[in-house]
Amino acid sequence: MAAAAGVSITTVSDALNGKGRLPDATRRHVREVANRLGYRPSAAARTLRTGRSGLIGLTVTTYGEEPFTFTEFAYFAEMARAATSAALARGYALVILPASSRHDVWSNVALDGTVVIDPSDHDPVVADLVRQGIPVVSDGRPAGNLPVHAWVDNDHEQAVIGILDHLAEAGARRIGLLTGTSTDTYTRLSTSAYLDWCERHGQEPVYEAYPAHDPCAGAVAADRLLARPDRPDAVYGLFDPNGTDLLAAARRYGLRVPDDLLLVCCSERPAYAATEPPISTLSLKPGRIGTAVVQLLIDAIEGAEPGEPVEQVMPTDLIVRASSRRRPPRTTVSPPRSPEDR
Amino acid sequence: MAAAAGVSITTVSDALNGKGRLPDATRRHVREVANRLGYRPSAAARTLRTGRSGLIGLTVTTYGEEPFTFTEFAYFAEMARAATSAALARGYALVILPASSRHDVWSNVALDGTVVIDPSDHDPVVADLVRQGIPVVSDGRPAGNLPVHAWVDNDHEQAVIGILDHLAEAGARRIGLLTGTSTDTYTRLSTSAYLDWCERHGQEPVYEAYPAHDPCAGAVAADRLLARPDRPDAVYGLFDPNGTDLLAAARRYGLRVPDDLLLVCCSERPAYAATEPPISTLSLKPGRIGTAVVQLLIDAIEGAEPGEPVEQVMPTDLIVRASSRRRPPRTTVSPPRSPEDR
DNA sequence: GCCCTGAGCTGTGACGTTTCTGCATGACGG
DNA sequence: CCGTCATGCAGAAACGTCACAGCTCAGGGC
Repeated sequence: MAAAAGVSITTVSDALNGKGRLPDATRRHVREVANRLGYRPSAAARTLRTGRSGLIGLTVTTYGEEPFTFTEFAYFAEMARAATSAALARGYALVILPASSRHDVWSNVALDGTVVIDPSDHDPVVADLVRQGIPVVSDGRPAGNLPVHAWVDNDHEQAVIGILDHLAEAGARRIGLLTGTSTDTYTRLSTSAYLDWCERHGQEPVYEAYPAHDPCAGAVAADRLLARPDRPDAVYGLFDPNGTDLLAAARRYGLRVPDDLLLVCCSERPAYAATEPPISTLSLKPGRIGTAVVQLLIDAIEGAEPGEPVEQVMPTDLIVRASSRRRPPRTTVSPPRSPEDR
Repeated sequence: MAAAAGVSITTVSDALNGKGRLPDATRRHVREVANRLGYRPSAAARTLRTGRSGLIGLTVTTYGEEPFTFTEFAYFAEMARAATSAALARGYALVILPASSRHDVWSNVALDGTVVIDPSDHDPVVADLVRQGIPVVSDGRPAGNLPVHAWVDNDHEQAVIGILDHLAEAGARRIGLLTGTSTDTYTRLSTSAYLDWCERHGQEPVYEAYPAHDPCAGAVAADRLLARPDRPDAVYGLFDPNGTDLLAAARRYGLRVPDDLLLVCCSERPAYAATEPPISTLSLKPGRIGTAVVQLLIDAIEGAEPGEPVEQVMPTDLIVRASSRRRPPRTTVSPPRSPEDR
C-alpha cells in the first residue's frame, strides 16, 4: 500500500487518520490509492498498537445452557437494539457474550468494556474483568459488592408504590403479590416496597413466592395465591409470565377480571395488549436502559479515570389496560369503520 | 509474565497453548504463575499474529435509522439466540453489526466471517467483505448475484403449497394472498408458488400487494383484499403483522373467523396463539436457520477453501390453530381444573 | 573420547499499526 | 550569507503473540 502510493508507511497512516502535517494533495492521493486497492487498515494491528478495540461486550446472565432466558426475550431484544444503536452512534460495536460462555471465548476477544445485564451475586467473569481494569457497567443494581464502574436500574420502589396506589384507587381492598424466592435485587426491592406499602396502608400482606427461573412454577404459585382463604381482590405479578398465569388461575376459580380481580404484571410483552381482557403491565423501558448503560460505559472507557461509581435510576411506565380498571370508562362501541376512514 | 515465571516468552506461549516439547511440570508451573498474576494473553496480538479473531459478524439489513425492523423482532431474537449458541460452542463470539452502520465501525473490527440476514440487492458492505475474501453466509437466498459462500433458506415454495393445500382441505374455495410489492426473494418465491398453485387448481388468483416496510400499509391492503367483489374465503398473509391486520379487517366487514374466513399468516409471534380466535401461523424456524448458518460459516472459515457455494433449504412448520380449522373438532369444554390437578 | 539423539528450553523475526523523533528543504528576517 | 523556523515527509521502535530455527546438555552406543 505504502509502496503503491509512493510514500512511506507513516504518511499512509497520517493521511488516513487525518493526523500529521500533510498537504491536502498528499492526503487525497493516499486516500485515492487506498480506495483503488480496496485497502483496509488491519483492525487487529490497530487494536494492538492503540489498546482500543472499539468492542463492547453485552453479557446476559444465563440460567441454563441457552444464552438467554426465554422470559427475558422481549426485554433483551429491545435492550440489545437500543444498546447496539447507541454504541454504533459512538463508533463502537457490540459483542454478545453470555456469562456462561467458555472461558477461552471470553479471553479471546479484546473488549474495551462490558455491559452486564442483571449480574448475579459473584459472577466470576465480571469479577475477572474488573480485576483487569476493564470498565463494567451493569443493567440492574449489582448484587453483593460487585465493583462495577456504574449501574443503571429502574426505580423499583416507586414502581411498586405506583402500582399499589393505582390498584387501591381502582377499588382494591386487599392487594396480593406474586414474587420470587431468589434474592436478586429486583425481587428484594420490589417485595420490601410492597411490605412497606402494606404497613403504611394498614393492609395485611398477601403474597406467594416461587422460584422465578422455573417456567412452570409461576402457574402453581398463582393458583396458590388465589386459593388462599384471604384471597386478594387485586394482584401484582413481578415476572413476565405472571399475567397469563394469573389470568388462567382466575378462570379456574371463576373470578372475572377486572370485576372480581384486578391484575397488573411486569412485562414487555406486547401480547398483553391483546389478551381477554388486556392486562395492565409495568414496562421497565429496556430501550432507555440500554441506551443509558452504553453511554455510561463509553464515558468510562474514554474518560479512563476509574472515578467513583455512577448510579442512575430510571422511571418505569405503567400501562393501564382493562385488567386493572374497575369501572371501564363507558366506551361507546364504535361501528365498523369503512375502509375509507383509515 | 515470562520473567515472573522465570522462563522465556516462547515457553509461556507453548505452555499455555499446549504446544512444543515441555514437561508437564513446566506447563503446570507456567499456568500456575499465570493464574496468580491474573495474566491473560492479548487477544489483539494473537489476532494480529494468527490472522484469526474468533469473531463473527451478525448483520441485519435495516430499513431505517434503527438497527432492526420492528416486525423482525421475534424472528431476529430467536435467530440471534441460536446463532450465538452455535458460535459459542465452536469458540466464536458474535458481533452485531447492522448493515447501515458507519463504515468506520465495520472496518474497525476484525471479522473472521459474517452472517448476513436477508441481504438486499447490492449491499455495498457485503460486496466489500466478499472482495476481501472474508467468508459470508446469508440467511435467505442472496438477491441478485451477490457472491456469498453459502446460504440457508426456508423452502418457501413448499411452505406456500402446504398452506394452500391445508386451507383447501379445510374447505376454502377461493384463497387470497396478502403479499408485498418489493422484489426480494421471499416475496417473489412465495407469490409465484401461489400463482402456480392457483393455476394447477383452476382457481383465479386473488391477491393484494403492499409495501411491506410500511407499518400501516398492511391494514389497508387487508381491507382492500376483503373489499373485493371476488372476496376470498381464506387468506394467507406473507408478513408478520398480517394476522392482526386481517383479523381486524374481517371484523370490520362482519366476517367470522374461521366460519366465513380462514386465516393463516407467516409469523413467529407467540401472541397469535392468544388472539380471538388463535391464528394459524407458519414458523420459519429461525432457531434452526441461525444454527445452520453459523455452522456453514465456521466450516467456511476453518476450511478456508472458497469451494463452491453451499445451499441449504430448510423446512418450515405450519402451526394450525382455530383460524384455519373450518370445523373445530368437537372439543368438550373441560371443567375448571382444581389446583391439585397440575 | 566422540558422535548422535532427543528433551527442554531460548532467540529471533514477523504480523500491521501508531507514535515519536528526526532529517531534509525552502522561505524569510536580519 | 547565516540562523531560524515551518513544512513535508521518512525511519524506527514499540504493541504482545506465535512459529521456526536453533542451542545446550545429558545420556547412550561404539
